[in-house]
Amino acid sequence: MLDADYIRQNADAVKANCRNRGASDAAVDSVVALETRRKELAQKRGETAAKKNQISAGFKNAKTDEDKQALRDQGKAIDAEVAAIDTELKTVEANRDAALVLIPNMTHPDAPVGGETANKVVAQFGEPRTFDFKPKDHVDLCEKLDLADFEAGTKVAGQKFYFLKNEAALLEIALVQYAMHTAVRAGYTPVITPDLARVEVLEGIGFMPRDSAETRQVYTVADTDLCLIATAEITLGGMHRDRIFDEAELPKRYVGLSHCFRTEAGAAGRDTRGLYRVHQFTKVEMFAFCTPENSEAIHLEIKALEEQIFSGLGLCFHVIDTATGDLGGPAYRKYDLEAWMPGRGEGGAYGEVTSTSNCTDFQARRLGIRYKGKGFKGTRFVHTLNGTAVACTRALVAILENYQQADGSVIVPEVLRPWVGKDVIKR
RNA sequence: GGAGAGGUGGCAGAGUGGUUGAAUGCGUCAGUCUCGAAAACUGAUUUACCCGCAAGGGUAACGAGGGUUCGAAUCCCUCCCUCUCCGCCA
Repeated sequence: MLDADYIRQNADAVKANCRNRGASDAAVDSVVALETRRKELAQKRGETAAKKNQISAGFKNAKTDEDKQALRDQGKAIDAEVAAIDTELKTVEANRDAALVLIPNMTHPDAPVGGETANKVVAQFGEPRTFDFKPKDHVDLCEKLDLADFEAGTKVAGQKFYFLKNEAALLEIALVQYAMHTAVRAGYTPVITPDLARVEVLEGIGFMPRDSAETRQVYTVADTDLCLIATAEITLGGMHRDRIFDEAELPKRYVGLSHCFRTEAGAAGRDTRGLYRVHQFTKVEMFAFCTPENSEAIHLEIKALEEQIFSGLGLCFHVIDTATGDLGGPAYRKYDLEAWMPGRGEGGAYGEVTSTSNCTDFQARRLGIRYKGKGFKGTRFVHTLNGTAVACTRALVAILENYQQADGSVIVPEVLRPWVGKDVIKR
């Protein structure tokens, strides 16, 4: 979330930003009003408590029972005042916070303004492969090569679940190994995170697990305050909740492996076939905590690593500088890698395979992640960044469709062969 | 899951109703000394919020939330977590 006092002082800029992002700016006025009121109440609360403390201190010098009783009465009288202030303060703070979470992060001045159509291609790697035969889509390939069982997935867990089989199962493990090792070589600390997290952690990262069941993007676990995570960004960011770093410890870079679970509410009918949009997948995620001065450089570093990983897989992809309307709440700037998928749409299309966001202090504020440094008093919020190293199912779609051969076989990308144990998948 | 113990500042560890936001030790930082370092000595060293340009002042926080009291780290209740032993398991 943004700082309430920042919103109070920059209401017009915040509203303009909301509009650019296609979000309602209605919450801005509420925050301004509630934050103003909160400050008044906080002041009154302090003054009243100080009076009360004076009365209590008087007990040391009170000699007679009458003196003591008088102090007792005065103290009791003030209690009512304090209670009234506290009640209103609680309500005001709760309402302010409820409004606050509706306001998205501010936006990098260079991010293209507009909706999805304003997304800007900023780099192209490789060229879409041309085929001298009609390429199959990955669902066909999976079926012919016995690489996935969607029916069994449906039988066991429902629609949009799947079993990976044979080389596809090995390919997933290979992708995890390859992505993990690449990030580790770049100085990222490898971790395996929980696949569940508390509601507060989800909210700190910017998810809304308390939304209605119809719009909620995450699965909640009945009778607990836990959710299945939609990305390791949640657990990696939550890992240092309420922590105060020393500036010298930063940046902290992690690469985490987890399963990801998404309800895909509202996505019914889109990409229903195959592995492209599923309820569960395995993902290797990069995450960094750093000082504000460093976040732009680390954002580019993560983007470069993603480019390295997908270039290494021999895939054709381009890089998108995501437009304001498509950023989501927490991102200040976001780059997506979209890989060429020959079986997508009519005659192939680019499909998102990774995404990296600079969330500035938007997540850190809610999660209480700060740092101390020599150049300033007190603490500052860190900046957090995240980026996909590899999302296995999407990568699998791109690999299968791009590496297919006229005879129906699929060549294994060279970097993955050590873990798959063969060069070609054929039956 | 059962039984017991416990949760205090960066760490260790006092404190069981009234200048205790918190002794003491360690650590860290600055200074003195030194050619330099070590040692020693001196000082500083939680966070959030409110008022203030600042200096400064005020309020809150001793796992979390509630209660008792004029006053709670200290008493009562609920919850959470950690440790030890037992059970169970991968």
